[in-house]
Amino acid sequence: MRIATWNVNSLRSRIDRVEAFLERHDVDVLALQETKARVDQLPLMGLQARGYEVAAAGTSQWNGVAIISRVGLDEVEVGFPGMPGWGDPVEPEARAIGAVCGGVRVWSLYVPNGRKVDDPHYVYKLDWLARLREAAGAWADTPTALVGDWNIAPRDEDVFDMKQFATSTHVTPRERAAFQAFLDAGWVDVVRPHAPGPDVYTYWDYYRQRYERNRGLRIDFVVGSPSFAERVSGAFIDREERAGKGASDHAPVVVDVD
DNA sequence: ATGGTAGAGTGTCTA
Repeated sequence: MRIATWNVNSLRSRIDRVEAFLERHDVDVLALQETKARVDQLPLMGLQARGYEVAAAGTSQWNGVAIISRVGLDEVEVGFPGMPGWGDPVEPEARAIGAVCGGVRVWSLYVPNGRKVDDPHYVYKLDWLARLREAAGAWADTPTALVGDWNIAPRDEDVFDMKQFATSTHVTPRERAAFQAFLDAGWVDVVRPHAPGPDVYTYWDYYRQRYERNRGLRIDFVVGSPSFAERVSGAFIDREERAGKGASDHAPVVVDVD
């Protein structure tokens, strides 16, 4: 079974690329972030014609998550138990969706960006991650993958230039500790062993031709429970998908599970 | 400090 995650930055504007990606890599389950579409706006026809089911949550403009699967889409949950909101009643629904696909529980996650270190959204991000880790304790003994845009670059090697991030979010000790807490609890970054680098970036800002100059970040991850991780036979980052006109600013990450 | 690009949708907001 092949599982992928992709911050697509608008599903409607990139549906042709999504369908081509699914076919090109023979993907069974695709977790999407930043879909920027209400459920009633989803472009479903081409996906359904290819045999996929879709579960989604989100608004027309911000955030939004979805799971596309052709190996079953069961026990769909919008939001995880204890997930904090941000005042807007829609917000909790736009950052996490889970489902059982082919016997594996997949969570498509869009971790809060944090904006600035002195912004309330930064505290919200840390709180959100702490609550996710608490909830993840209940899933750790089953084959589970926490996939998506974590908005954290856990190591210096995941950043094109640490000096440029001296005062930025995504690399602060508290964010990195929040990510490390999952690893300490037995969760596994299942992609890194199969992507030896140095090209491990998954995101390149649209500004300043960052992709063309390969000045990116690694912030998209597949984090597996132990029983998921031991079944992973391969993984790669589809950096070519970031190339050319009409690309998302993130590349898809693909994992094979036996 | 600011700006640069892209996507939502026409006002800016978010990343």
